[in-house]
Amino acid sequence: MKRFALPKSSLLRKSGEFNLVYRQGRRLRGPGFLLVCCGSGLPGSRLGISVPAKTGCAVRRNRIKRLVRETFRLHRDIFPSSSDIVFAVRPEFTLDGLNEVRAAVAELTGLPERHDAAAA
RNA sequence: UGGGGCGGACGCAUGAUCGCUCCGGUCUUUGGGCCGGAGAGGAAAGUCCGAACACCGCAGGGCGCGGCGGUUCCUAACAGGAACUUCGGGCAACCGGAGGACAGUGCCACAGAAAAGACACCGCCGAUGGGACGGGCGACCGUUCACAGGCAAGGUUGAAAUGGCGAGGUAAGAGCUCACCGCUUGCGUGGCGACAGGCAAGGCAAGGAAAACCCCGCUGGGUGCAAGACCAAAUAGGGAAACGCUUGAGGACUGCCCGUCCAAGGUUUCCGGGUGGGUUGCACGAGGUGCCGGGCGACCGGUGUCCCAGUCAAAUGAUCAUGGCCUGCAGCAGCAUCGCAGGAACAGAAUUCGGCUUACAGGCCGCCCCAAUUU
RNA sequence: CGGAACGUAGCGCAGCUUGGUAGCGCACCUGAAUGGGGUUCAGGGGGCCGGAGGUUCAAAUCCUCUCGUUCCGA
Repeated sequence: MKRFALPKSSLLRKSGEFNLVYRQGRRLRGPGFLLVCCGSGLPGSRLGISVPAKTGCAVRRNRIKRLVRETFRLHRDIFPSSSDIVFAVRPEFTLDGLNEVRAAVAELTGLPERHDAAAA
C-alpha cells in the first residue's frame, strides 16, 4: 500500500453516510469552515467534503474540494484517526493555498505534524 | 506611420515527484500490484431557439393560444447561415433595419382652431350680393362698413398639421394651370424572385404606431435522460392485465368543443409498490480531418484516414525547477541585457448534436478602408 | 440537470393589463399640544422603478440581452 494514496474507498460518497456523521459527529469550528468528526471503527479515516452552491462558481467550488482533498491525502496525521470526517465549507471561506488549509486544520485538531509527511 | 472595418487561429511550454478516473496487456494470495495509453472549452456557461432519442392508452377534426416575417437558396431542423434587394448611418472599408395602417376596432397625454372621411382662433379678401355716405336727370360710378359670403397664403401649438419648390393666375386664394421632384394607376422590358429602370396617363387621394388588438403567409401534440428499460435484496399495507355485465359521476388525450379512450362496482388471471442501490440509456456521431470535384457563397458529393473525457457528494489535481510573456522598481540621455518584486483572463463536461447570446488578461495572422509622409 | 416566479423610498407592498401625474402604510424630519415623554393633529423630505440596449414623440409599463434572489421536481 502506497503511503499517500487516496482511493475512492477513503472518501464518503453516500448521502446516508453524510447524514450519519452530521447526526452523531463532534463539531469543530474553523475559519470559514466546519469539521464534523465521528468515530467509525474502521482502520482508516474517511473524508467527505461539502461545498454549498453559495460559495461561488463551479471552478471555485472544485478548487476548494481539490485543496481539501490534497491536504487530507498528504497530511493524514493531522486529522482524527479511525473516523469519518466531513469538511463543511461555508460561503465565507477565504483560505487559498495548501499551507493555509493545513495550518488551519492542524490548529483546530491540535494533532502534531509528522516531519516526513511535511517534507514530501 | 497613425486611426478604423471585417475575418481566422491561439489562449502558457518543458521536466521531476506525489495523486485521481477509464481502457488494454500481464502477474496474482482475487484485496490488488506492475507496464503502456487516454483524460475539459471556445465559450464546456446562460438555457434563448432548433433537432435527435424516449415515454405519455399511439395524439384525428374544428376553435383558441404561441412562434416566425424583404427575396432566393443552404440545412435533419431553426428565431441560424449565404448571396442578393431596398431604406437608414458612416468620407470610406463596412454596419444596422425589413409583410400589411384604403379588412376592421382602438390609441396619439399636455398644448393647439384643428390629431385624422380635416378645421377656421388670429388672419387675408370682400370680386358677387347687401347696408351707409357722396356724385350723376338717369343708366351707373366712387368711397366706406365687414352683414351675407369667399379663402387657407402667412402666424400660433406640437414629436407629428392633409404633397414640396418656383412661376403663372386671382378680389384674396387654391394642382386652379404649368415645369421639375414626389405620389397613384396602366403598359411593356430585365430578373426564379424581392425589385430595378423606361414610357404614358391621372391630377393630389396620402400622418404615426402592428416590440396595441389584429389581418395575411408559414409553422408548433405534451413531457422531458430526474425521459425510459432491466436486475437483485427486502417486505404485504396494495398494484397490474383481461372481460365490457351494471353505472355514465370523475379523469386522460390539448386550454375548449366534437370524437376517442380511461374509469367506479363485479368476475377471472398475474405480481408487484415505497425507500435506497446496481446495470443500461451513455458516447461511432446530421463526427473530426487531408485530398479531389461542383457552387459567387453558405454548403454539397466522392475518396482516404482517425477514434477523440465518460464522472454520479461528480475524476482531469498539488508541489518544485527551468524557460518564455506582461507590469512595477532600480539602472540608463534613450533602448537592449542583467537584478529584485509581483501578475497571468473568462471559466469546469453531466443524454447527445446544430445554432444564438453573454463573459474573456494577453499577444498572433490575413484581407480591406481613410489620413499623413516618402518615391 | 430540468421547470417556474419575483426585483419600485430605510422596510413591507400598489401602479404594468389598456405606455404620458410614480402612490399607500410603517419609519424619518419640522411645527402644534405637554412641566417632559408617548399618543394625537398639521406640514415636509427622500426614488434616476436591479442593469444595458431597442420600439415609440414619450417606457416603471412593450421587446431583447444580462445580473441577483426565491420556490418546485428523483
